[in-house]
Amino acid sequence: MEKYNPRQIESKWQEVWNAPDYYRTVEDSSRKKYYALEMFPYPSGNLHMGHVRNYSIGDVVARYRMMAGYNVLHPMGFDAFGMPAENAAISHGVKPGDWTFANIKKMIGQQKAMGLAYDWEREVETCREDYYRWTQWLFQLFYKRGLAYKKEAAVNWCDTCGTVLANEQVIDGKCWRCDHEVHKKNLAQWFFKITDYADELLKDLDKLTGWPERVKTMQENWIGRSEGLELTLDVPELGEKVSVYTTRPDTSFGITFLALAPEHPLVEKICAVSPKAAEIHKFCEKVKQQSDIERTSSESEKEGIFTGIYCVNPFNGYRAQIWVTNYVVYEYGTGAVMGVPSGDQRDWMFAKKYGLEIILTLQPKGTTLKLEEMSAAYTEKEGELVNSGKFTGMEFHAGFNAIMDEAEKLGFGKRKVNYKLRDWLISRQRYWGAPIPVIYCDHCGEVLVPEEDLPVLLPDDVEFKQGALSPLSTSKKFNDVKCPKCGRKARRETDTMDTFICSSWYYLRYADPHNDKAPFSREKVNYWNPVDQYIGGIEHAILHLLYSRFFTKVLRDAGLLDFDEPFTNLLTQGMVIKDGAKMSKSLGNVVSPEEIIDKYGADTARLFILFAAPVEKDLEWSDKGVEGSFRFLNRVWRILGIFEDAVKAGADSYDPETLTDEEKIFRRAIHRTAKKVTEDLRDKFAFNTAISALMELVNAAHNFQDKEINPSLAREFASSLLRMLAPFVPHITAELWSRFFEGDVHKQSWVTYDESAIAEETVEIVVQINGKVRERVSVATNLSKAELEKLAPTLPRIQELTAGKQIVKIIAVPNKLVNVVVK
RNA sequence: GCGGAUGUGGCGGAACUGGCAGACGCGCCGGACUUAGAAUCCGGUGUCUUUAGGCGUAUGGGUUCAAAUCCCUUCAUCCGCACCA
Repeated sequence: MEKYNPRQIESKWQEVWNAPDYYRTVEDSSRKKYYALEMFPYPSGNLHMGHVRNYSIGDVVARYRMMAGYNVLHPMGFDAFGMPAENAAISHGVKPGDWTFANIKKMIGQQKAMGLAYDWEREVETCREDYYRWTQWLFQLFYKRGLAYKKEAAVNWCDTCGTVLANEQVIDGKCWRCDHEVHKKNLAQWFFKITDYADELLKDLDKLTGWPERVKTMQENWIGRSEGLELTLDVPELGEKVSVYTTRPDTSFGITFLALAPEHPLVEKICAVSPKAAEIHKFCEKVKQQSDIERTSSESEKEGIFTGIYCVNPFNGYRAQIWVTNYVVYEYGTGAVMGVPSGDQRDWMFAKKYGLEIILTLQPKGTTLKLEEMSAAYTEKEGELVNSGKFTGMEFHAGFNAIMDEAEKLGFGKRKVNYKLRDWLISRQRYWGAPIPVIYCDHCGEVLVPEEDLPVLLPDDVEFKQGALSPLSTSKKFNDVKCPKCGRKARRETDTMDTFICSSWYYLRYADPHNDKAPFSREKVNYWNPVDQYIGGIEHAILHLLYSRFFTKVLRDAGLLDFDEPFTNLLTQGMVIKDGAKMSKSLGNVVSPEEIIDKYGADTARLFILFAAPVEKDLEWSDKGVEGSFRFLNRVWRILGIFEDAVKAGADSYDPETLTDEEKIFRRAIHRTAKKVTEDLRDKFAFNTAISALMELVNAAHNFQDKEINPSLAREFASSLLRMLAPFVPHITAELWSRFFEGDVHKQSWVTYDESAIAEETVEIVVQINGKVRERVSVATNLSKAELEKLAPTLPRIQELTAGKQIVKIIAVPNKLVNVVVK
């Protein structure tokens, strides 16, 4: 056989797979479906190693399931709206659409060069009219369900770029493009009411048994549910009330001050009457000017200013000083916090710094805490209450509840659940996104664009200027609009939607990608979805994965689909690193997939990336390792070349009893490998060990390179090996299969194995003395415990070593070992 | 600071439910083929003393006939959260 020539055979087979119906997927209720999905990429124009890893994993999963008899949906598409296209427009004058479609074309070429088994007829591109029409339709669905609303909010603003930034584009408080600090600016913005689903999003994490614990913990922390008490205090001098939220109602009798965020409305009311108004304003301005990181870092020094005004603790009448501080977050709770220095470390430090009173309310049972001896707050949630009126002496839990009961009974408090999760800000002052389908009319107010007028198309008479706010506002065509209700002149919303909305439902569209009556049909989406196996990077642990869960629940409530969670199983793959660091242009450690595929072929690239590390761990790139994988494929090619005549002469079924002893051992290896590879693929995503098992099998075959081999055994070997390798290295296996067998390896059924072919008649047992291996014996498989115990002391070597010693006991584990314990 | 994960040869990594540590690959060493090299093939490769054994899974301890695996201590690295009241 000629030399292994990946370039030639890969392009040959890619052409075969490119036929429109080759990977076409059709609903079939008689078969079990399997939906394998990799997170679709942003079309940057270039595949990187992270993509290669992601798609290689997904392709193995999909191809394995196809061979195992499932009706597999394995689609690909592009998350095609977003800033880079607009930047290209600003700096090079190219139209964002032209830039994007050119990139998509290039990336599809690269994906096809990897030999991935996608049903390309289902491809979606979120920037196309037939897709974003439904993104807009879904926005309106949310709106009609009261889940989309507009309000003024403080958003991230970058002065240098003169534009709003998404949260995800603020990295460590700085703009991702120009590296300048971001600050807050108030603007009227659209939000999705994800907080309505906070509780279900949290609770249903329990249903996600196929998700990594890590991701679930991150979502749990992000949602940040807490239970506590909202307490209202009087501010007699102003005739006002102020509410605080606490998770430690048991410490309520220890309030000695009240801390306000500078943004809190009460600050202005105080300034209206306070002689210290100027000073307070100055302090507030100073704090507001600080960046988010400065303000929210727990390391920052706690500062505050006393307003001169007091509020009253309703439990005990204590007159607590009202302070404006830099450490209270306005957006969380009520933006005001009760200061209990004895029970909270921040309050303790604040009180110490400004000489505020400290009242002890809780101490460990049986001890008496003395304030003058304490160097920190007592924050444990156990002990007994002190200085707490009629609650004094109660144990923590009892006091905790009794105090909340009392507050509710007397009407100055209420039990409350709080979340850290905020509503999702979806407006973007950008061009390259789905326009928000809303019209503003002076008479009718906010009006939805009628459904029959969707999509609201992106106009092309737009000016792209750096720093210009909402490019859509520069389009004449776009803004010339009449109110759909009253017909009077109106104006359009000029913001577009966050691209995370587009990606929150694409996995549903794949089920029914060409539907022009609805985003998808209920039948199709209920057949294919939820996704059985979702694969992507950990960086989406919260954003995309949380948003998609939210979308699924809303669409379920709207009757569009019948399941609760979008992704049954989630695999978060590790990064591809080189020289211990993430590949990046600035570090100069980027390995280009194109070069690797060019030099060794896609099969080698896929094999290496799957073999070098377990899927969920980071993978250190190694050029030498790639060569090793290439070498292995050459070995496969060569050994099958040696067996060629035998394989062709062999029969598909034969009597294994006719084999020589050596051949029987080899046959056992084939079946053992089939079992191992099947388990690794089906249950564990342990591709690295599956591949190593296949390497062992090929090594075992080398025993026969210079001798005769039973042709039928050679045939069994070739058939099993090629089918097992097919999901990993699709081209070389397709080629070799076509030379030796009928049909297409990728349409064959997965290998089966014969447990009886794996079973051995004898097994080697380790004999230990006091836990140290001293002898090995070959015994009949499944020899009983009792027999083994009897056998061990009779072995000459054991007798020799135990001579003169007393055997205390013997422990036997069938098929494993015997341990003789002596004194 | 809080929470989580990880720690095994020169390197990437194996090891089911506690039962032979180091599979497989890389690298390295030796051999075959060759005028020579490349490629390929064969063998070796934790470590220390060499009949045989001692020591070894970050550290120190514990449980057990038996520990990489279970429990506790310390250390290191990585990740997430980070004034959330």
